[in-house]
Amino acid sequence: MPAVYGLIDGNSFYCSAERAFAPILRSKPVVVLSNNDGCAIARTPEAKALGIKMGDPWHLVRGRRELLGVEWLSSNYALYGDMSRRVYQVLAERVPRVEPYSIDEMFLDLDLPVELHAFCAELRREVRQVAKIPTCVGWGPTKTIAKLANGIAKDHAELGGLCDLRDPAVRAEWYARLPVDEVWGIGRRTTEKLKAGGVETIADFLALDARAVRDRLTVVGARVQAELRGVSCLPLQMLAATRKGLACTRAFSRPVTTWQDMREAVAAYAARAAEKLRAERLEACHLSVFLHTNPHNGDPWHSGSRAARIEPTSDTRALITEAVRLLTPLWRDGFRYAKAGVILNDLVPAGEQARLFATRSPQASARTMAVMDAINARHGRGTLLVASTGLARSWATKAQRVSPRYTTRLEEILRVEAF
DNA sequence: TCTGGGGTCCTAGGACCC
DNA sequence: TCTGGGGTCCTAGGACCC
Repeated sequence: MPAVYGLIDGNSFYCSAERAFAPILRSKPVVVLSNNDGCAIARTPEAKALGIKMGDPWHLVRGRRELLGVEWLSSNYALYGDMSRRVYQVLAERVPRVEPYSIDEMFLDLDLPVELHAFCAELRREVRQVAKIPTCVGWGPTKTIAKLANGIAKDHAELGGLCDLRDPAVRAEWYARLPVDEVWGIGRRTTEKLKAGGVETIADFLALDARAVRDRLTVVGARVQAELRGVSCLPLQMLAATRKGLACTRAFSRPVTTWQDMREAVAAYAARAAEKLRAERLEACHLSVFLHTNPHNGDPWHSGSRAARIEPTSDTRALITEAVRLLTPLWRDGFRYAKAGVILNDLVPAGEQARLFATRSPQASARTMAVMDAINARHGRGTLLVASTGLARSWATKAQRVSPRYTTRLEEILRVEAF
């Protein structure tokens, strides 16, 4: 276990990634919207200052007069993924152990024989210069403390983007000031429980008896408390764990009211999920589907889900067949469906499962899928489709303002600037 | 018109087994 | 006397995260 954990994260990451390629955005408030251009999921400080909250439904707030000058963009995950890898590369060259935690956050082993304040300041400069992403860095004896320190650095501009919480006395001061819900792992529900017990600050939470915390908040709460005390419970995980499941779920751009549209949508989600599966050389042994109407607008509510164990596969046709089979009994005429999805679980490495009773030839399937993936990789996703996914796609999600595909040129651009 | 998508971990309870 | 006990697998649901 490292004696010092660091957490570096990109400020307003999606917005910063957009700004890296569109200098005109640098002087304006910017928001990036979720799929379907639904709600705000990233905001620059200027946009936050105008009162735009995380998760604000954009169609409800965009009309406000003070927001007319706000630039909004549909999300472009391919771009953000590339920017994230670039940040990782910069860090990995300077820090021996880096754990990517999310698209915009990486844990660092900062157990290094250097003066950490100067070292982290230099890390920020280099990430900013090479990857064009502004960041903050926090560090301390555990991951939970590093995460807290990072949040403090973000909220207190006077700290210059850096916060060191190694010193217990310094920690104690912040603990007494900060509400308990600032802690990583303490969410809305737990905060409610704690408040009911008179706990307001992190210091209050730390003062609780460890056994009582374990009883009321399970091992999860107990671990958070130990971490805040400086007892490390969460190791640095350099190797990305093999994923447990994978999903493709979407809200429709308009209500789906016909079985044909629903079947095509779910077939398309199954096809997308199959692509993800093959890209990671995995097969799924369990598939579930769900659908539901809109919970927000007063439409009559109906929801359903169904799951089944399947023969391990990543074949688009097999997964579509199974998804549609499970979907069929869930469908009810007369409802306005808002969302559906396909979820794959029990993922195993491709080809490793014994197929004593296999009903189709894995080799033939793999060949067909490889051809399909190669054509789609070369000519763009969706060039070659399975017919049941529908060609009209009237239910497809909305993304009105996606930034251009900078990423195909990204490596060149960055290489030039790195020199 | 219009309110995201994709993950992880933990716990409880039922079925089944010896 | 004692009206089991413990293991595994599965599923659903809760809570949290970005």
